[in-house]
Amino acid sequence: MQSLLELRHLKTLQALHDAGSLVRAAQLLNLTQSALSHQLKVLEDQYGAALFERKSMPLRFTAPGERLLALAAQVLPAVDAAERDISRQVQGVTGSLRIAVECHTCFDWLMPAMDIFRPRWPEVELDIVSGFHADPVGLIHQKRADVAIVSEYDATEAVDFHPLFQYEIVAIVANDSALASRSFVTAQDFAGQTLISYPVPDEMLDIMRQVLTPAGIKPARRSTELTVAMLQLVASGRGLAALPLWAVQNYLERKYVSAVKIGEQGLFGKLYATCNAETSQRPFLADFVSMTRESCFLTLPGITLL
Amino acid sequence: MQSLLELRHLKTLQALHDAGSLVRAAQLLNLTQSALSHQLKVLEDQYGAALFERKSMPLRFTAPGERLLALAAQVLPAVDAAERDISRQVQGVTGSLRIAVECHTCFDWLMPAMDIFRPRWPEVELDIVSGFHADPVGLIHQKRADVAIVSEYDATEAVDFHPLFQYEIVAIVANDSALASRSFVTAQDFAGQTLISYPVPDEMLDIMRQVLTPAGIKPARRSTELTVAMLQLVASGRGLAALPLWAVQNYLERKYVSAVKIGEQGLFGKLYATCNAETSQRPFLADFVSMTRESCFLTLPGITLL
DNA sequence: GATTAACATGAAATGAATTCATAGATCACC
DNA sequence: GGTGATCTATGAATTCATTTCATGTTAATC
Repeated sequence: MQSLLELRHLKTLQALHDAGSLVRAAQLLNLTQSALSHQLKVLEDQYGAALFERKSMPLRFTAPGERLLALAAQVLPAVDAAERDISRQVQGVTGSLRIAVECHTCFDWLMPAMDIFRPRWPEVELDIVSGFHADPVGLIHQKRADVAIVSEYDATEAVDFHPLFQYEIVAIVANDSALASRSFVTAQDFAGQTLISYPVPDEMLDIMRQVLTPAGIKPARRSTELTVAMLQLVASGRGLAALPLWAVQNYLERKYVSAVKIGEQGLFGKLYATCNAETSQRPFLADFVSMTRESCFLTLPGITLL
Repeated sequence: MQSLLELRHLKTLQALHDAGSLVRAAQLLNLTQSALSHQLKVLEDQYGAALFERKSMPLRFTAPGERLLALAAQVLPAVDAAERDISRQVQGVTGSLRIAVECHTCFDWLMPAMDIFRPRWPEVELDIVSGFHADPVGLIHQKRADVAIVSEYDATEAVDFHPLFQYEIVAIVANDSALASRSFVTAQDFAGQTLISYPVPDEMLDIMRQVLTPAGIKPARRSTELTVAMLQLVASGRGLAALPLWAVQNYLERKYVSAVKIGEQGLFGKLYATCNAETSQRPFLADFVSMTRESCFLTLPGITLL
């Protein structure tokens, strides 16, 4: 009759709370839904009570569930903090995390992630390498950045890749556009149109790299730095855009513009954090990566962890 | 590279700290010394640092070891408290714990144990059933007590037995006695002597029940309630006593009296907590038993958990 | 009523923790 | 300087628990 509660269970409970469903919690924890279901069953047997209501959306916890959740909220950060302290004691953490970014929308999730990171590793100098660089990996080699957020996995590069997440890129069209009612658009649909985009080179846009350039289509480009401005242009019929679904979800719900899948399978953008081998070793790098994945998964709608 | 630290590890570390050695910690946790050794090795590999110094008496922890210990001290009581709260939420804990005792020395460890218990289960009425009763189990059946501390396991009784611990009972003799230098004494050595004991019936004294009565020896008895008084009588040559080793350790170290093993194998007293099936179910009963075992193991020198 | 999404469940497989058996190390005591 | 006692480490075997896989069930949606 002794307690078989482990930190694992508390992590599961907290993930369930944060993620809102077993399926999503399982993704967060890199486990299967089945594993979590079994885990919770064991706990519920142990305490002789249900921990949460299965069929309620949003998820609701019972009193014992809430109590364990409170325990998790108290214990897990303490465990985290202790492990960071030990990293410091053992390795003496010093260093910097200068992040190079190649995509504009990245800022939307990078800022919150950095805000979480800062208090966790106060001794690490945290920075964004400003400006948009055609070759962020080059910045790492030049020691001008410690990490780069990139959208292509390239095994030939002499750097480590840490997968972050994947998101769908959708075509944004005016509500009254002929394309708005299509189930998906193809490269041909972009021919003769104006592509509204961020002011970056072709090869840094997934829509160009993955779809239009391979099809030999080179639409006119019009660019702006602000996502809202792009949507405004689309809404007023000046062209069409291709943006991460998570970045425009709000506007879609308000029916400001319409989104259409790109290609029959959809178009997906992937993000990786790259750094050199030395940086990979540092405990704060692993923490940065896992923390970013987690915070993105919880805040960006519709993304999938890689 | 994700954390594999579990509550189990924290419990081990804390037990190691409390018990002072792997061997003793293992007894506390109902595991083998080997299990703990493996556990700690895994942790040390994970953090890349030793957690404690192996060959130091008293045990010394390294900085990372201390940090984990601090974490354990923060986390484990919180987990405990949460699980008690859940017991309350699920079962609605009410009840009483009236403890019947048949041995005098029991008070020495029962009081501290009760002091630990009280704040953990404030809603449980805690009491000692006063007076010494020839048949403590009878008190349970009469519902005048909830638990009895007894020294014999009797499978024929319709009650549950929860093993507590075992201790050696030694013969206490005057320093200048002829017996003082013997490696052990036998029943014959008691013949013609005065046995100094607590004022209880023969069958409640282990020395009578297990050694003298079977050998047909019935020495003169002289009794007192106080252990010190017994020792004073022995020291002044009025007879000899048989007492738990842990109860007289202090006096032996000061060479006030001498102790001799009883029989070639030594004489051992065992203690059990008995209660009826209903009481066994209550969460606070299990807690009382495990907490008592732990506190006794840590404070009484030379005892073994059953 | 078909389809999708979420959770449950039993059996198989995987993986990890524990024990067993034993060796090395240290300490105390003749 | 053995000799025994006590403690810890370690590799292999075992046992045990967790996870996955495959599938079933249910509820919600169009």
